[in-house]
Amino acid sequence: MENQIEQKCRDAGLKLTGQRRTIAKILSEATDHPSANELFERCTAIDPKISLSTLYRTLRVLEETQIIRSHDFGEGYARFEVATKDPHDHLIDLVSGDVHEFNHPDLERLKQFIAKEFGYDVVRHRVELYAIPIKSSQSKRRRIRS
Amino acid sequence: MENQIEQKCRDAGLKLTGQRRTIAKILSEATDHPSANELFERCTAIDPKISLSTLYRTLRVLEETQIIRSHDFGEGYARFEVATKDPHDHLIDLVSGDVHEFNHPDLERLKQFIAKEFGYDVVRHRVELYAIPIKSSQSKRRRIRS
DNA sequence: ATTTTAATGAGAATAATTCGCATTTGTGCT
DNA sequence: AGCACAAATGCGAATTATTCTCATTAAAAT
Repeated sequence: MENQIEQKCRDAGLKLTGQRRTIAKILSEATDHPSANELFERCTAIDPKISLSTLYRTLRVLEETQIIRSHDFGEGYARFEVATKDPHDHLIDLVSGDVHEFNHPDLERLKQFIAKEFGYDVVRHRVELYAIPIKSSQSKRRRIRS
Repeated sequence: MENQIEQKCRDAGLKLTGQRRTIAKILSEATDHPSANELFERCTAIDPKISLSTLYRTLRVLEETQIIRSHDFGEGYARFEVATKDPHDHLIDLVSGDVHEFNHPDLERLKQFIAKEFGYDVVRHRVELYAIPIKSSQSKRRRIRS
């Protein structure tokens, strides 16, 4: 059985080349937000003769067809993720580099409200929280009594 | 009388060269969010022999000393502004390119709340609204009866 | 005025991404 | 199965914002 991305490529009228299958597989198996370089490493582990040009070209095509999304976390390069879920925002762990996803309805409302004040409609937005783990105590989610 | 930036350079122990004075002047007079290239054009109009290296180096130093701030609005290059006011967020007009600044207390509260849910403290954030002017009617601010 | 030390200019270097083009490969049709 | 053609690939060169190197110059301190 083929993955979501392959099906979507078909729907979008894209040729299913071996390279694309490899890239699609890597992307759909990723649980993180890999950069082009990280993707390239994972790809060459499967198909050592895939080229970086092809990877970049494919990433672009997949983004144009809304199959994936790219993000810029200010590192000087992009990170990618499959666009399965609804759009969401990101919290970047400054210590580990981990990326957490969230979607808060208040935030959606608030951004529209703010834009309206200026006489605008929001087309898209970018919300990123750069944060460090709370050290003093446990997080709210897993609190233990001290 | 010298501008804010020159004073701050002094305080930071930076030499006040002619080039720095020029760059400081341009920056303090800017009401927009100029890119390095735009700044370079404005600088060379005053001092044609200033070099791009110097501009970039100075921008970096000024940012390191918190005298200016740089932003990445996803255009592939940075934009700069004097760090006089409190930190704020930006609404980017997708039609004209204009940048509006805002600061909403609810947003500040909300971001801390969201981070806490994950067990984090927010160190810094990035909130950008990319928007288009409301076409159908006037903006809330300047409504006229139709 | 002299010394010290940081800043400048010019161009080379970097790094992520894109492009040009000759070659290859899916895909649809017969 | 075999063909034709558009689309995709791979290689290396090009692009672009920014940084670096290093010899020269200028500000600041003595």
